[in-house]
Amino acid sequence: MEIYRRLLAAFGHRRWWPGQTRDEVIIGAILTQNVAWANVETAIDNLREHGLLTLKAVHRAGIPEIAALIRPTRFYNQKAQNLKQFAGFLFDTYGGDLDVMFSQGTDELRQELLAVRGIGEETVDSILLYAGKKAVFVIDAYTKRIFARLGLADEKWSYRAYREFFMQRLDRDVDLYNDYHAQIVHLGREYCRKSEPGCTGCPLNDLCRYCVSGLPHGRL
DNA sequence: GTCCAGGGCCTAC
DNA sequence: GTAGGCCATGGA
Repeated sequence: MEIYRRLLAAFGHRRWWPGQTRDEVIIGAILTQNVAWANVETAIDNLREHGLLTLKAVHRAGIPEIAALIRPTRFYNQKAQNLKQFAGFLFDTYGGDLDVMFSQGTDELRQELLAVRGIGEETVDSILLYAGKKAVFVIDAYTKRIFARLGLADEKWSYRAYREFFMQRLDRDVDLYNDYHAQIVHLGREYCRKSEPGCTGCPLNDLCRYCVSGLPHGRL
């Protein structure tokens, strides 16, 4: 919590997810896999302009049409298929009704969604937390990198190990999980990139191995 | 030109 | 269970 408090004090509430509707959150969660968010925004704008920013519209549209609009997000052919896979699951299983889907038990729903092609651990947790308001902690590349550099975890840990690390130490609070992950992503983008970390001004600088140990921007 | 960004799937060992 | 290849854009 000390870490979270520092991030909150430095950055303020992040007000995530960047998206208005649950459909948009889910679509964004799939599109953002291994790509810069700026590219996702372009794709989201394209989908909106063509009336395809709802799961219903995605369900009706063809893969080539979707793929053409989401090209900036890399892997666009796979992602177009994945979007349709999710929409197909939603309509086949829950009649296209997210309220019904999210009324299922969190653990069961998580397993169901993981079985959908293209929905992995981070994506399912993002959907559950940010679209479904379920208390699950989202782990991403920034989370692993930052907490490894802080010396509190190891980048080799599995997704599940990281998830348990956080969930065993934090209250089961949806709002906390929501903003903590958002803070981590912001910190990662601004100060903790894979190479050339912008340590100057990082609110965790004095706690971070990467910053204090001389690798490579240490202050000795 | 090089590096990298809010993964996931499949296959091989 | 895990390491490695694949997918394949755009900005710094």
